[in-house]
Amino acid sequence: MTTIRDVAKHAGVSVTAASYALNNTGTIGEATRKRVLEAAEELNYHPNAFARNLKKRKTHTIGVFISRFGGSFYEEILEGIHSLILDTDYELLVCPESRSARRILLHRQVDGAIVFDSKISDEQVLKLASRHFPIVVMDRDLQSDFILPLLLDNPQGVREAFWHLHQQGFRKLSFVAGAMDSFDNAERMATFLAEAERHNLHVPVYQGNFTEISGYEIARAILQSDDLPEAVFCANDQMAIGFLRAMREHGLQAPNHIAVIGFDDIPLARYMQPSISTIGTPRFEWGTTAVRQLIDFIENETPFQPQRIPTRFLPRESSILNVHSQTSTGETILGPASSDPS
Amino acid sequence: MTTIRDVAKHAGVSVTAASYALNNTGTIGEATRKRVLEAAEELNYHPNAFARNLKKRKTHTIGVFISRFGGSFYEEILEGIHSLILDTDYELLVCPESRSARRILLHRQVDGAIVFDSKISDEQVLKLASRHFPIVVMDRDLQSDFILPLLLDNPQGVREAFWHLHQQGFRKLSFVAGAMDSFDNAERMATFLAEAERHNLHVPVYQGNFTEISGYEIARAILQSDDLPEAVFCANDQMAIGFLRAMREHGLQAPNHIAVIGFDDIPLARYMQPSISTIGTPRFEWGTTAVRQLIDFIENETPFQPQRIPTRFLPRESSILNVHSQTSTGETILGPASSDPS
DNA sequence: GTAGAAAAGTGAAACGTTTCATTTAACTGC
DNA sequence: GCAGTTAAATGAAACGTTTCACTTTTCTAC
Repeated sequence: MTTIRDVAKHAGVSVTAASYALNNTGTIGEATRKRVLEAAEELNYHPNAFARNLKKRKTHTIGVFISRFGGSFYEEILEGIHSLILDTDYELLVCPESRSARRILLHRQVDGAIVFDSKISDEQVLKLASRHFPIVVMDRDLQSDFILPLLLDNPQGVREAFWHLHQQGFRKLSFVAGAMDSFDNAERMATFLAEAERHNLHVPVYQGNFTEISGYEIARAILQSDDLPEAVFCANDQMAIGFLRAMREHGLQAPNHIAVIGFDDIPLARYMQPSISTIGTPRFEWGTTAVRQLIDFIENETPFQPQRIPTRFLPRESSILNVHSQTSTGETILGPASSDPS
Repeated sequence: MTTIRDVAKHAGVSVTAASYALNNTGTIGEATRKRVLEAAEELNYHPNAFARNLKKRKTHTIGVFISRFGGSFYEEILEGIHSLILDTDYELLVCPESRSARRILLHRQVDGAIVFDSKISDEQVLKLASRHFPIVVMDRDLQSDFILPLLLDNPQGVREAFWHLHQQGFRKLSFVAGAMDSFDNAERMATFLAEAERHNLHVPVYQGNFTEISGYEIARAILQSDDLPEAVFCANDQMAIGFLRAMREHGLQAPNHIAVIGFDDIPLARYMQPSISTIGTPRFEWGTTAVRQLIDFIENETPFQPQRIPTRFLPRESSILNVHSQTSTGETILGPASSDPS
């Protein structure tokens, strides 16, 4: 590995001069600057990032911490994050759950973090965040000047969905819940149950974990009984897909036998047969917003602006009665889009 | 930030002793070791990764370089990579295309790399690879002791698909190509055209770029003419989806009007209506294989074992004539699975 | 020509570790 | 109680940068 020392020697100049020339800092003559750059080129020199970061105490890197790559969910968020990063001179580092996540976070190998991994504890995040290490959290609500919670507006979408069901006359409702430690699941469930409560409806809750298979198994259990719900709300699309699969295997169809609604609007949702009613989230923009605010904070100490990411109910075939001739991607709007019609 | 110096002082011991204690190296008494660890705990000490890496010249990190997150394609590969990394004490760093990719690669911020990003040039890879920096490439074929090409066995799947079409009597075929700089596209196209050649068929090629929209637009162009092909082979699923969308808009159906085959078996393919015939690849295992060999090389200098990742044709509704009553996920096998029946 | 200011260039310290070469302390067996 | 060994602990150098404080050179205006 060739070092800056080699470059300096080759250009017949001091190490300092070489450093200034390479970084365009300090004060250096045009002639020598050229000479140094040529030497660097010739020797195929690339600065050692560790030495540099060690000295500068800045990495110019944003770290994104997610739990896993699968599930079609993070994909668009990551794309949004990536697209905005491309416009900056920051680097991006994505780290799935593991020892490494902890390490990288703790070691401050990044200048700021975006956290979307429930395996990282609240205490961890709170302890880490500081003026010099701002953190955006997308899956929890924490109070701190150095932490920006960017959360989905779950209540909005859930209320629209509830209203959609209620307006069509569905009264026997069930809720299929996702992972218990999930903020989003909690909020979706709380909202749905609260709405039901307001209409004096009792809603049984089935505990799943956001996976397709958990939705499938819950459905199997439910379908055993002869007292079927009229509609189920699943806390995410994966479970809705599993639920529908079980229904199909039992010879039942949505929405005729049971109406089904999911959450997230993953790509599959609109292509399934029947297409799945769900709640859409602007994930791409979610990602860009996170990066924008984070970099703004790092560069200019612009205070964080907490905001909710809007959600929107998308009625599709799986929950619309007597409308079987739609296109599979149709977005027919039945009710008003406002949140709380009562 | 608390440094090892603070820890040493707090434990009343030399810096060296602290380092030995923390790393479980050197020779250190059990009592002092305990004392140091307690001090570290108490001061909430975390070693500075840059200083450490600078000294050790090892990062214990594997870098994965992909072009982007979207497209459902990398997802499973990344999951495979991640799952295996979890079993090791290596860290994982995923880097989408950008300046950063180049930088991180050049700066050797990782101990080994997995490259799946055509924006990184062959020369770059060749120049970088060395005994101390092995590289797995998944999207090109390069010869070097320090480079492991792990490529799809495109010919296998394409031949099966061609045979499937031919056996059903399709003779007017078209090929929708992906990005020109793609190894996989080149190989898929070459194989398909060679097979056609052997049967004295001329196959028009339409140049796309792997995106859904390019498939859509090519289809629109083709559908203008009144001389439609009987079947089209798209170099990936995204383009097949676009192609089918255009067909639907023209009131045409696959396979009745035009049979359509894709490549990759992305999750959507089986759920589309009609389900899309495609060529499946074990992406998860592809990822694990890459990591396994890479770490094996790094740790034990185990020579790379080049191998082809098998592919398999999956006949579905979009290319099977007169079989309309299948389940949308059915995997009916029509022909023998062997590659070259002639 | 010269004083003073500006520009160009340099030496050395510092960043926080690890590790080599040494020293010091603690055991052995006799 | 001592020579010889082994175990425990240490000081200092090194990793490759950046940057502060300083020196040397070049320019400017009179």
